[in-house]
Amino acid sequence: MPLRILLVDDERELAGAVQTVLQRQGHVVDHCADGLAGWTLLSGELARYELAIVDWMLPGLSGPELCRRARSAGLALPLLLLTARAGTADRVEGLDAGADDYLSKPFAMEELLARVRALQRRQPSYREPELEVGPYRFDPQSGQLQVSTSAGVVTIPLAGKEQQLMAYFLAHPERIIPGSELRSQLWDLHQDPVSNVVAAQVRLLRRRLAVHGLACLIETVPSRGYRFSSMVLGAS
Amino acid sequence: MPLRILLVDDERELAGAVQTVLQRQGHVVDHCADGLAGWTLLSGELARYELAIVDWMLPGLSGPELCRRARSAGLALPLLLLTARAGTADRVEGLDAGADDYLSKPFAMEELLARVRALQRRQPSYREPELEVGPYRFDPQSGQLQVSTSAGVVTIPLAGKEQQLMAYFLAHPERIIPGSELRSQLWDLHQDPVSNVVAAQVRLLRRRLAVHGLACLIETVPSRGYRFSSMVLGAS
DNA sequence: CAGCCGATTTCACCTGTTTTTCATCGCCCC
DNA sequence: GGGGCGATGAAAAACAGGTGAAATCGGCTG
Repeated sequence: MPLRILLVDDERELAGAVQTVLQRQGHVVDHCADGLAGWTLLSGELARYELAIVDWMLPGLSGPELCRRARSAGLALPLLLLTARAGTADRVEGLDAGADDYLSKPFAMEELLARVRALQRRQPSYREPELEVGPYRFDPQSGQLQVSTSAGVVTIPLAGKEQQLMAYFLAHPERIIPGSELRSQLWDLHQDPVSNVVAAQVRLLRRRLAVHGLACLIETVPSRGYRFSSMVLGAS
Repeated sequence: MPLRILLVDDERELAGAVQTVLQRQGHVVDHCADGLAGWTLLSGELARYELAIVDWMLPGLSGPELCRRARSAGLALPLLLLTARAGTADRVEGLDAGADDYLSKPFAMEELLARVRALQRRQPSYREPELEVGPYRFDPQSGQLQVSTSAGVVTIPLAGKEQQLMAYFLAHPERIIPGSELRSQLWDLHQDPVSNVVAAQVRLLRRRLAVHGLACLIETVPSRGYRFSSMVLGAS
């Protein structure tokens, strides 16, 4: 449900507002003001973006040009163009460049959100993720984790970041996930590089589960990362 | 995977942060604050740098000037310019001087890392190294060494420096590698010249392999260096 | 608008691991 | 036997990651 979004727009104020609104929806948003920088981020392996919102007019590399590059590089993510122009010709040019949708400024934030939702649903790659592993089932809708134990089903409500973290673990069961990957997928880039948010959040999630009588689903593999294993099932 | 990097920047604080972050990624980083000193290091044979990160404004020799010199000296390594300026004209000047990429301050550390990775991949000389020699296969991704023995495949997780060392040996099998070469490629210059880090680390690597039942892959050729030979295969 | 509350991040401290240093040892050669 | 090298084990230093408490943030309520 939450998306990893790249926002490329050089209008400070608007960009800030958009970023805030999207973050409030639970998305993780990186922002940059320059077309070339945007291209680097989009094509780099730093984060796998699931949506890009790109202004038409940009320093470095124009919006449509950025879309074209993305498409010719084989990136399949949804692209949403923002623009001050309203003409049909522009719209056509934008869509030709590979954009999936087109929003003319000024726009209501609600409309942006609606289009983001629409794009998310429309994408062929889109699938409501099946977040069910062994006895664990996470419903992103309600943000609740359900676990079947011998004593019945336990339902645990999770906080925002806990949800994202849990979802990520459930999407990659049994895999050793480096902390750096969690950080790049679940937190935005303007992070103090020496902070231990990831460790802290993992601890909170562990504690949350522990409080409800579940032990140690998430193990630490020293200097390698974390692993979510559905095998280990402790019940109180 | 790990790079030998030269960082030329006179802003103490920023440079320190950048160096730390890069080192944490496993790179070997030398830092100097002066353009001329940077040029000496880059053109000298003390170390073969695989990437240089250069500030625009420097005492001694400006960033673009340093790039120009490097290019006209035939150095092919990727050059990344850092600058406080954001204008397109500057960008053009930087790229004209021979830089491969351009990052305006302030930047997120993660973005720097992304660009470093991008440059690393983009270089024509870049090849995902095939670290497989005889029965030994090292995967830099997971940092694990896999060895096929008569008793099956043994998987050995290696610590940071052990990985770098192993990778170096696997990249130069059968060759006699002088200790001094290992030191200059795998350790930065601010080393106590009378330390025996190399010998110590070689010993740790040997021991790690021994613990897992493998004997003496790395032989010492007295007063010449070390040789990794895939021939010798001991199994417990 | 103040104060509260839960969520999140930061901080200082702690722990176990990795890396470096140090002192010493053994080997080969003269 | 002594000098040059590299090996060795122990100890020290540096480091990554875990932890609880405290600070911060943002929304919500009275």
